[in-house]
Amino acid sequence: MAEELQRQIVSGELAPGSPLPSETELSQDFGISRTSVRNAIRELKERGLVRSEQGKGTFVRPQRPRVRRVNTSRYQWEKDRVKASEDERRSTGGTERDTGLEMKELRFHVDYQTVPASGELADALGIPEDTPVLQRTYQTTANSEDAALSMSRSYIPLAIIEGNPDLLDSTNEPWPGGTQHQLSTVGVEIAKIIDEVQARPPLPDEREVLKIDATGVSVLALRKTSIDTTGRVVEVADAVYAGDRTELVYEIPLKRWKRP
Amino acid sequence: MAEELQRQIVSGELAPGSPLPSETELSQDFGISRTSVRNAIRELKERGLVRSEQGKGTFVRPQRPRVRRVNTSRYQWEKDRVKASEDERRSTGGTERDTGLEMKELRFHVDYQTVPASGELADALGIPEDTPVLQRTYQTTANSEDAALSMSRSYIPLAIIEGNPDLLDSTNEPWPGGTQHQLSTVGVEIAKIIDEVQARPPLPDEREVLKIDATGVSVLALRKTSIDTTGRVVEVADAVYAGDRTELVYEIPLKRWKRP
DNA sequence: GAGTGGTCTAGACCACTGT
DNA sequence: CAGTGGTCTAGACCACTCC
Repeated sequence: MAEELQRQIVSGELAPGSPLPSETELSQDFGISRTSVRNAIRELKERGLVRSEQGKGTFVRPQRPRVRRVNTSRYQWEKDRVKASEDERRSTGGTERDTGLEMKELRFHVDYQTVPASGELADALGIPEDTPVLQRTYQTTANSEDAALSMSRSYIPLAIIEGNPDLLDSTNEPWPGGTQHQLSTVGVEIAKIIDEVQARPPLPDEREVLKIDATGVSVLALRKTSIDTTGRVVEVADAVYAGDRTELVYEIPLKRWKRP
Repeated sequence: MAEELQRQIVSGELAPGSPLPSETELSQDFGISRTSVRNAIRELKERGLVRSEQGKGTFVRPQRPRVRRVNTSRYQWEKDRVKASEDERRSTGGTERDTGLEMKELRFHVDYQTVPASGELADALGIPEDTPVLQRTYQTTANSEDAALSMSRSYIPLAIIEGNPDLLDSTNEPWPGGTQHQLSTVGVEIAKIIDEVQARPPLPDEREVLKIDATGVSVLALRKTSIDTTGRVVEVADAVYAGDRTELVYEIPLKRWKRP
């Protein structure tokens, strides 16, 4: 039954967004038990083809287009923007650049906390365990959708930024110019960023915030490590994106061969 | 029941690799039906915690360490190697570099075919639809494991490489020095590589080859587009990695600010 | 209240594994 | 052969949605 329904979905016989027949109907049509119908539907969910809502029905999942995040040029763009005027910086942020949405169409949720660095994090930041770090938690949501575009958590050793109290105040968010500008106010210039990309099943809270309703859909987990011009790690950020709505892009220029 | 077993697994009470009690035992111990036991076990599979084998039992999944693929330096390394001696090129390949395994510990499976470019592929290559392209399918497997490390398919317009008949002969694989060296024999120098990374549920054949036994585990799908010094797309390659055993890494250097 | 999907039980047979 | 997980049936009750 899963095969047959999959055929109808990919061929377009069952349009995106349209409901499947109810489970009792399907069990009669195909002459199988409801348990088997549910197993088949579960397979379709795992393949990301359908979505069920209790009390309403099961629907063909419309494929939302993937947001392309071209991180190579994005990071350089963020750096270049540090030197722009405040007006210019205030007018647009990184997410708008990726999604093509305007700033007023986006909602941000921010939370600042000072916490001691756990072992793994301390390792990544190259600092002793339990050193205080500023932990900033972000959620970005498009007003037109109820699903968050991303969840991320950034960690910066407190020692690096305590010179500027504005950086410890979450009411200054969204900060015009982003993290690279924030760090520039305490004299930090980022020289290199390392992205580590993993795919894994979502945690329960990630599933909820990113509205990942289909089992089988993973998240893209990105750890971004920012290194300044002295080789010191100044920020570690963990971001999570819905795997079915995100594409990460990296452009890698190669050194030219010497001409003969 | 899923919660209780998860607790035992993460706490280490149930050691990695050890078997769970059988489904009938569990249903008696917890006083629930076997169907419910199976539902709970399915949840654990989705979270990647256990693996079932028919006729044998259900086991706590040992977490295999992730292979780090640092693509930024990998691509440059491959390019530099083109200029190395054949002996040197013959001695080691890219996969060995990533995994730390030696060449004799790896098995390759290669298949060459000439096919007309489909619409999407023709777009990506910037050529008219149905232009003939060389399609090369690779599977790399470590001898010590039965799961393939990666599956990939590379497409090169035939017109670019037909000048060197050796490039059309799959018995020359594994080619010492890899694709960048192959292309160099027909005068092509790669100037830029674009990686596009997605996470998605595995297709049935990918699930089998990569031995992705846990539902809920996605694959990392990488499209690599190679562009030569004239701005022409010379190769498009689609690679698929097991999401739970792979980490993709990109190092992005940023341009320095001008000194005052 | 009628209809939906979510959860559950009790029991059957099959395919596969090991001894 | 006994024991395992994989598949299946038939039926029950619950939580939720919508009219």
